[in-house]
Amino acid sequence: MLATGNLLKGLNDHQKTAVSLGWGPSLIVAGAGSGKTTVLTRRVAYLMTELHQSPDSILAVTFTNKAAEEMKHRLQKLVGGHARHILIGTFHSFCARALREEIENYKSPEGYTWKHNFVIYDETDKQSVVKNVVNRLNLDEKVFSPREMCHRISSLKNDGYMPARYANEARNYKETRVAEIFSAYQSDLAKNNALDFDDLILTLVELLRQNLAVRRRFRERFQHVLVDEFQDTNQSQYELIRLIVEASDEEKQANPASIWHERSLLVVGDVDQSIYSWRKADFRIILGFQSDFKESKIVKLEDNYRSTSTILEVANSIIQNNTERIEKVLRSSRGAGTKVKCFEAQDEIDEAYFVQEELKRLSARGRQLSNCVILYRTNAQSRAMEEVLVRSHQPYTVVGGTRFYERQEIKDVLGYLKLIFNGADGQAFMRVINTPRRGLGKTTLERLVSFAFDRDLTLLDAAKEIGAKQGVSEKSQKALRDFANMVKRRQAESAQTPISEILSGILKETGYLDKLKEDAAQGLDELASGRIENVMELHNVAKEFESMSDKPDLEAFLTRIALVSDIDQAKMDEDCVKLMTIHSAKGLEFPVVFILGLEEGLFPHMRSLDSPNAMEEERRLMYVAVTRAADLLYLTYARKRAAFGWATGFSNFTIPSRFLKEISPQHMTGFYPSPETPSNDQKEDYDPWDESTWAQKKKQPSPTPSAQRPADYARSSKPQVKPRAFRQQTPPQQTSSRIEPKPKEESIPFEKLSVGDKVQHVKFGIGEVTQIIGDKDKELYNVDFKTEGKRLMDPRFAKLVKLT
DNA sequence: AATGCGGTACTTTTT
DNA sequence: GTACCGCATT
Repeated sequence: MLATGNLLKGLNDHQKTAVSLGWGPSLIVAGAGSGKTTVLTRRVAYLMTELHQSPDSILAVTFTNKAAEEMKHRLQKLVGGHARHILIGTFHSFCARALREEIENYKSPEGYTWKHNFVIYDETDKQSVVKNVVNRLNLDEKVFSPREMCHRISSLKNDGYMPARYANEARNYKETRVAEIFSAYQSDLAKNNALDFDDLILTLVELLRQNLAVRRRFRERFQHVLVDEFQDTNQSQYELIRLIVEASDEEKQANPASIWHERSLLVVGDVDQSIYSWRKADFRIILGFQSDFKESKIVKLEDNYRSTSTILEVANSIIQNNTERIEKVLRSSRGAGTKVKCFEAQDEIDEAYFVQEELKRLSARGRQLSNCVILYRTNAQSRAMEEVLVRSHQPYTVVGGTRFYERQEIKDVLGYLKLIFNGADGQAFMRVINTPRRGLGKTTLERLVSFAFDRDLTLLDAAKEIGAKQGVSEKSQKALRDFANMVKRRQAESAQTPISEILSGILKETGYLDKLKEDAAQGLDELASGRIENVMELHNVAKEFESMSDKPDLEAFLTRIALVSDIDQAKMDEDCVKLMTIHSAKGLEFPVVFILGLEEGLFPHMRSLDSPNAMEEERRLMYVAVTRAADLLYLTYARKRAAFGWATGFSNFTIPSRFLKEISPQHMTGFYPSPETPSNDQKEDYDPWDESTWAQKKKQPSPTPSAQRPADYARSSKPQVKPRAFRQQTPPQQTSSRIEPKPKEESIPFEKLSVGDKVQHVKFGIGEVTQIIGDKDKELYNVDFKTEGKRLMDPRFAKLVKLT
């Protein structure tokens, strides 16, 4: 273990103060890159070594699994094996863990109870339950779409509402129905012995509220609570923290003076990095912290050790455009470094080729590719990038995205495990009862469901008891009974069988693997061989879990899988470039950062365009993205983007993101849109291949690109004017295309519109212009159509007729 | 009961 | 444009 000297070594005065705080509540306002994680980890070590607190009295909560891993890792280095006893995790994993032990002490106001072997329902499970409920209540799925209902229920829960409470507050027809759906949904979850993500937090909150004994136990155990990314806390999470940390009334009366004796709360956050308001995170919580905890101390960390001053100034110039923020200075401790490189691509493939070429160059210059990250706003954007990386044999890791555990075959196999773990899980039952086929059809299953519902049985028990009386054929009865018996048998032996063995047992006995092999052999399903690999991979994951975990049972395994989306951490360390959304990158740092898709409607996202608050959140997201970079920052956008045109027939031409225009030109190099000059003028002399043209307006002949874009890659069948794209093999001859006249369609004059104008569209009918995006000749109109909702229209292509 | 076709809805962001 | 869902067909 380290001595104090070492714990405070290399820290600045503010950081030292933060690490060596005494008892009581404290708030650390930590700007991006200010050494927040260092402070947090050293603080934990300080608590142990200097303040002599036991490691298991410490609870550290982070927002993402990655942040938790990082913290564990660093603490391991600081305090060695003792780190194992410190509870570090996300809110959700902490709550899941706690509920495994305590949930049987809980009874909801509605009278629902859960058992310790509850399962955690994901988005799909949730929606399917909601859908069932909506149908059962004879409500129209169109009016009460499962998607929207899930969202509403989630919002309510994050605000701390349970069905009974909401029922009292529902005012109009719709709210009343939502309350009914909410209530039935919650009842179904209880019947299935299942909780959703939001319940994990809320149930523990309610439990701590209603059960003083349990609350006392928690308070005695967790004397030191640390919360990272506090600006992203929502009401129910904050409530949870308060319940653990604040004295109960009885304690206040008993000994008011010693409430904070050998007890501490440390919250760390940065309002400028609040990017989860859609999950009901509320940065006003961090702003109100000092008034909620009157005795709290505050430490500000304003020295940035991560980024070059250029990158910092870029970040600052962007975030300055937000009105809802507290002025804060971030002092740079590094030199100016390199200017930010900006690139205009023809389309998303071109954009990807540019990135790939830069990676190659950086790698040739000795940059570790593991030090590079490619960030984007939406997961869908990874696809183009991946295609190009695969083609150039460039190893990469996608973090998050289409998750391994969401694949059909994985969900199937996990369905068996879940059913074995929790026989009440109706979702799991329905998923696996006929996979692989057992000759059971829709009618049989419908009868089974209603039989189970009437007799208040689990589907599994109903499968054993259902008979001819319910109109089920002899053959179906046998299939159901056999299935139920198999599950029961495996349940009985599950406690003393390793997960990997249960898994291979299922794969064999059910014939699931044989079915896949058969499909693969017959070539019926070209995905089948991949599926086999995935199933095998899951087996490996189970094996690994058995050797790593100190409690390798089904419970721990399934909990982990429900809460940790990344398949393994190991891939993070390999020397390959990483791809992730900006949200996932939060809290991480990389020497080299690429930010893709800086286009209006993509980033900032379309759905933020008509709300100032949402727009400010997008800007904070951009701020987070930029401040991930330590040395080099690349910003790219594409002139057109295929993914943009899915919903409509209109053109995919894009407008550069407003965030690019918020950056002072002096910090940028390459081609970028500037607020002053119309963007078209800048293009002609730009050659992305020549480094010297990173500076604007400098004419150079272009060398042959090394990126060999495969000939078969041509994607657009539409013969557009082909401007010299990054990925093209074509050397200088075609250079001129950049300055060729614009495509004809672009020059068709169109009628200028303003906000409030009524317009007519061939396909969508009458609508009203609610917003104008962009300027000069590059305008987009956000049009609200009565029937179709809001759409982003490009007047150059969409035929909009102004109505008077 | 299983398959295949056609229609619809879909893309924020994560635990 | 595609992926999924529901329906109708065999």
